[in-house]
Amino acid sequence: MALYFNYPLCCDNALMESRSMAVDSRAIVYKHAAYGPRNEASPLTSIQRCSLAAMANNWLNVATFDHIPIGSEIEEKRVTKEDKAKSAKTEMGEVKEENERLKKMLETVEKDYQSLQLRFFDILHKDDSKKGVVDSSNSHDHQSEESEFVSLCLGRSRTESKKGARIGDSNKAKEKDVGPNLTLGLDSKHLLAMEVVSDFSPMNISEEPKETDAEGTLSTSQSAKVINVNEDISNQMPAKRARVSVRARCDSPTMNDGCQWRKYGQKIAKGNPCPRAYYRCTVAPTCPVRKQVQRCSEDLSILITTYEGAHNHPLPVSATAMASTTSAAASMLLSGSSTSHLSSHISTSFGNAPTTLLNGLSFSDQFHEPKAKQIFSPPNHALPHMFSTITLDLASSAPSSSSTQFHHGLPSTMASISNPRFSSASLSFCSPEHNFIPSIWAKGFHDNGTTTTPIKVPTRPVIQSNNFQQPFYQQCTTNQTPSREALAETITKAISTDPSLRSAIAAAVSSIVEHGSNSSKQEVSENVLRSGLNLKLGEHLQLASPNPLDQNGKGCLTGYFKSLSSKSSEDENFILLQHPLPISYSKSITNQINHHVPEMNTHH
DNA sequence: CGCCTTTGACCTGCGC
DNA sequence: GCGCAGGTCAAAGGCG
Repeated sequence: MALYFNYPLCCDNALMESRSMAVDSRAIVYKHAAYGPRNEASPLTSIQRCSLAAMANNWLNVATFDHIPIGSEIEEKRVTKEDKAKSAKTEMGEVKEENERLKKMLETVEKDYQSLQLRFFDILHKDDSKKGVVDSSNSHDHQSEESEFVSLCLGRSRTESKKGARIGDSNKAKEKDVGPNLTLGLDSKHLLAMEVVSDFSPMNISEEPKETDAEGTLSTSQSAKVINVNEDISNQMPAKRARVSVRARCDSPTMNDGCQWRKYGQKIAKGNPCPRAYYRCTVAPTCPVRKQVQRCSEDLSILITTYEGAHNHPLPVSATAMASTTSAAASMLLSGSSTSHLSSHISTSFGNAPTTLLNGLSFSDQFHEPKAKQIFSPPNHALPHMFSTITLDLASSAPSSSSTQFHHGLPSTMASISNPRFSSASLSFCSPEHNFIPSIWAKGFHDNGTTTTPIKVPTRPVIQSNNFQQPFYQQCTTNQTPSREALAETITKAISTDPSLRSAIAAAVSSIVEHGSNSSKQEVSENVLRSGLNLKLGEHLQLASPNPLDQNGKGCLTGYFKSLSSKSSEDENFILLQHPLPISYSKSITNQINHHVPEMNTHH
């Protein structure tokens, strides 16, 4: 979308600036060259000499008049110098023309930028008005449901919106959100790709050469340029970082997440008698990942682990589950946060279906839902930094009002996202089992000695992400029943354009497929294909292979997403995503999915 | 001996 | 400016 519209401008500004600087510096070089011994094989290119012509011309003239003609040889030299001066003047004219072209181009880009900005605000205003209509209508039509299911407002807390952060409310808000740097929160998305999702972010960042053609024109690679500039800006901007807090039952001091940690501190935090321990990842000496571990004061059997940062090293296999899951969760958090500016309410996405995604992670806005109490407050309420915290609640067995209905009365575990400054949402591992614990974390988790019961895969293959939230929202708001094809098309489009969504889906699919390999491939195949993911993806799958699981037990789905990922950009986060939390499944998923998919088409 | 944990001191940001 | 709270540092000690 037009969210990056500022970057071409920035890019061109930078380009112009660098050009002028280059001219200055080269002029100095040329100046010295004019006084020094003339080197016919000048390392400067013709264009460079052309750029220097204007300034060098004076120097040449001075040199010319200072010369005292002695003999024909000197006269000859003088003639050649005059010729060179003429050619330099000619080149100077060319440079002027080029400058004029660049100026015009800059003006064009500025105009485009302004028009896009206007369109952007128009869209925002429209969304706001639509949101109001839908909210009011929903409040009448689905009052009971509304009390239980609230709109998605990823990344935007009520407090934040209360503070008048609504874009368009005032020019000040505009400036804040889409000011000169035009962050729009989108940089956080890319930041996420570098910080949270990418395990090799340091190697990826700014490694790619910036694409600028020699003429300085906006080439067809503009988009790539935009992304690169975006990365640069992201690097310069204060980082809005994601924290993923995992809440799970665990008797051991820390959760065995596969990584090596070194404890570097311990504190008694206010409001919790249990000390909070600070750990640093020691797999790599430069790894920035840290985690905080603290027991829940209300239930000492619950361990709250908060992860922060992204590993900059390959992870042990045993650590990939947690890493990828937290990455995906953080990805959703930040991407949702970033786009919440655009679509602050996606309450009716997929009709009445809950907004469930990624292994059944279900988002809801705790602040918009009175009944959805925040069952866990992440350790840091007064974070001095720009953190958004998403909490994956793997321990709570309290049936959330927001999830019971959608999960057919099955108890669910809840999670919440909390940061008074930035984001607020809830995340639910919808599990029919109490105390849903990923099997890979079983060590140190289950103290009851019982074997891990098969955990059913989350019920809803509903996928929500930035790009198609709005289309769905719009469809819903216009009271049009989106056809299956429309849904599929929208999803496919979103998947192909949104890396974070791909990551999320890929993580979910990987999880399903990976565990499916342990059981009947046929069964997994059915489950996957019957899930909502095969709306359009199934076509691709069938093209690639009749069986999505014919590749080492791992389906083409992941391959599909990988191909998607590699198609769009090289630095997408998907490739680096490891398999997420392994979640075993049972046949019930098929029924649940089948139960759900029609809902998607019939509701609204 | 090296790695890790412990723990008090220190730093920083925020609210009053 | 001051106090508070969160987060980090680093010396000291424990453990294999």
